[in-house]
Amino acid sequence: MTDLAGPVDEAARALLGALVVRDTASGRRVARIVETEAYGGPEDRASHARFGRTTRNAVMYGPAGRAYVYLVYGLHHCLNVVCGPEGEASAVLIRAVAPLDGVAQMRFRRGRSGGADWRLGAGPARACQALDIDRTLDGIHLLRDARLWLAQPAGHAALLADTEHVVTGPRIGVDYAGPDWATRPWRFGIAAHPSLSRPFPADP
DNA sequence: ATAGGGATTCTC
DNA sequence: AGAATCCCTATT
Repeated sequence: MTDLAGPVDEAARALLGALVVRDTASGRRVARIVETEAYGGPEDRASHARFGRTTRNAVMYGPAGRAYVYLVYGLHHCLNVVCGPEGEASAVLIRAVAPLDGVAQMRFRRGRSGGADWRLGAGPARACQALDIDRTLDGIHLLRDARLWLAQPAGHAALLADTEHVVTGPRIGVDYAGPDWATRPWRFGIAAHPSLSRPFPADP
C-alpha cells in the first residue's frame, strides 16, 4: 500500500487510484479513490485538529492507516485515512470514489432522484453512503479490518493509468480557516474524472 | 435558495 | 448552562 506515514499532502496524492473495499452481510462493494483532501495538525486552521486533541479527533493522532469517520452537519458521514507519524495529527479526507463493484447495493441506498452510477460516490458523504460507512468504523485498521480496507488494483504497479494525471486546488468548504489555509492547494483529484465531487479550478 | 439534522466545541 | 458551528446533500 501507499506510504501514509510521510507528509499528509503527499499521502493525499498517493491515495488517488487506490481501492476501498467494503464487506457487509449483503456482499462486497469496491470503489476507487478519485479525489482527496489533506488535513494537518493544530497549525492547519481547517483541520479538526485545530483545537488540539479532543475525544472526536483522537484517532487522527494515532498511527497511519486507521479510519477516522465523523458525522458532519448532523446527517452525513465522512471517511478519512489517518496519516503521518503516531503522535502527530493528520488525515486524508476521501472526497470522491468511483464505484467499481457492488453498484446495485449502492443504488439501493440512494435517494429517489437516481442518477448515473459515476455519481454514486461523488462527494465525501456520498462516498460513505455508497459504501455504507458510519461511525461504527471509526478507528479501525484500514489495512487489516475485515469490514473495510484499502487495496491496490490487481495487476497494476501504478495506481493511475498512463492517461490519467493529477489536478490540485483549494480545499472545499474551509473558508473559515483564513486565507493562508483556505487557499492552500491540498485538494487532489484525477483530472476530468466523471466521479469528481465538483470541478477543479484548473480542470473546467 | 434552503431545509434537514445532531454532535462537538466555544463562550459565558 | 446555552449558543454557535460544522470538511454536505437533496430538493425547491
